[in-house]
Amino acid sequence: MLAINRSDPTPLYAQIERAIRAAIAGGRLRSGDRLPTVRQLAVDLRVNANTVAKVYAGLERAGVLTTRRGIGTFVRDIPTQPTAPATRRDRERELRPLVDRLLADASALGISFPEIAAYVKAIEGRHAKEKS
Amino acid sequence: MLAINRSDPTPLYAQIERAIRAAIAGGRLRSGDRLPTVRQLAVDLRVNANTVAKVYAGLERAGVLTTRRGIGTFVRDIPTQPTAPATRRDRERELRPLVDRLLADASALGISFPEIAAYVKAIEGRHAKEKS
Amino acid sequence: MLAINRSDPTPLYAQIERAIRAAIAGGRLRSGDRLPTVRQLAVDLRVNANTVAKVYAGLERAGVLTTRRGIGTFVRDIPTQPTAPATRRDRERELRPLVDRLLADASALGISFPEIAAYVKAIEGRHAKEKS
Amino acid sequence: MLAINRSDPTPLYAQIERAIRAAIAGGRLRSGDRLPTVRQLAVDLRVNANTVAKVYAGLERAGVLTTRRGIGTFVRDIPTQPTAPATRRDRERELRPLVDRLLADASALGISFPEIAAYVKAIEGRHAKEKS
DNA sequence: GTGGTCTAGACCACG
DNA sequence: GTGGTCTAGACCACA
Repeated sequence: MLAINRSDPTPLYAQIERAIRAAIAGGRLRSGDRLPTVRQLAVDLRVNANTVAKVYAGLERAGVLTTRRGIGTFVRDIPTQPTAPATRRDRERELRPLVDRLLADASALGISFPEIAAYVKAIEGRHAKEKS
Repeated sequence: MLAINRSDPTPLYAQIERAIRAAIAGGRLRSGDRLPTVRQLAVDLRVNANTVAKVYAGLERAGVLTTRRGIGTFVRDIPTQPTAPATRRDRERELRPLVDRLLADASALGISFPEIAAYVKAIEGRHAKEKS
Repeated sequence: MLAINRSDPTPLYAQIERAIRAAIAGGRLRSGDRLPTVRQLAVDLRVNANTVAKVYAGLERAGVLTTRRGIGTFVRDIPTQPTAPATRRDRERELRPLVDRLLADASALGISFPEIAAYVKAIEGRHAKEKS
Repeated sequence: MLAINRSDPTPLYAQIERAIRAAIAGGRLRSGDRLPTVRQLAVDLRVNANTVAKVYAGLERAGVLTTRRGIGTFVRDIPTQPTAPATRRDRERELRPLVDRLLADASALGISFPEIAAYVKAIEGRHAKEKS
């Protein structure tokens, strides 16, 4: 389910953390859901257990997960809203590397920018309709 | 012009590389354009010159840039597009997970979709303008 | 085991890279073999560890080596042979200028042909022996 | 005639010097032959004239060339014998990188070691016959 | 203990 | 003044 990419120079622990946050944000993990054990996830991802444990500990400190000893690790009941940066400028600063990654990866696949823009607009259309 | 984010766990060199690739894909850097000198970009980004040099060297090996000794570093004439899927449908199938990842990561940061769409459109404006 | 020559104007990293490629081609390093650690080879060659790391990284990108994080660096299972000319004749045509260059350069250093032949035979002996 | 390779990390001046020495050793340049002017060779090789001048100066200092002002640069009448290192060990140290280069380059072309050894032996055979 | 990243700073090759 | 190489040494991620 969670996927990591060993040829991405981003540290494994950061990839795993980002994947868990994204799964929660995307609704694939919901409040109260139980996460795999540290050892199980380590086996699944072919990663050292210490690495997974570090991620869980970090996310617990951040208030995203909660550990009930002897039972398991769970998504927090009231998943704290991600603290979106206040100013537009700050949000753009966070957003930029994510978009850069999209553009760089798409370009590596030979997909041109206009095609990306068109695709995003198509989604936007759907988005607007759903709201109405 | 290029921007990096020091609180992003992605290595600096990878962020810079990605930013340059994205700038080319997004039309902000075009074939034949000269890049900032190694030392100048290092100053701009408040990064060590070796880090920039590593990025330029890597992008040259990847065929994205070309460096003329004693002169400078330039965007290559034909930014190679190795494995472009043939049909529009195929390309869209490749593109989809990349956009999904962007949306998931942005959402995990608390950034909403309309803001992303707006950002992409801003790039598109620049792209179209510079083409003229 | 590997040797470099500090009075050769060829950059150290290029000499080391060449020596590793030659050791693989000559059968002194075989698929799956572990290379010395970055730091160990650096000590052996009296070279900075960064220089060795640069070589290993370059050879990994070239598909010659593979590194397992936290474990070590290994000769790749299938040393890719990208553009092997099909016929023996064609290969000999490609080989000829390389050998000519060797003979010319050696001669410029005052080293005679029989000595080169003897050296190649010495390698051949090792090659055959290790195959068993 | 002289060829340099811009993707070889060996400095241009060293490549040019080696090429001239090899041409003399191989008999393509003989005692008293006139070399191209600095500017001509610079144009031919698409290299800065300073670089060629540096090479000529170095070879003159080494006693390989001699410059007659206003006339040109010539291969010295009695081309000093290259000072072959005295001991077998030292000669092997000089020889090794040259053979490494052959093995590495041949391997990059997909040519295996036994084929190289066979080719060298074939030359050796011819060599011996000529002597007899 | 393994490889990877980054820095500061020196020196070289080239134009 | 441009990029390239090398060093010394710190700190990080991973097993």
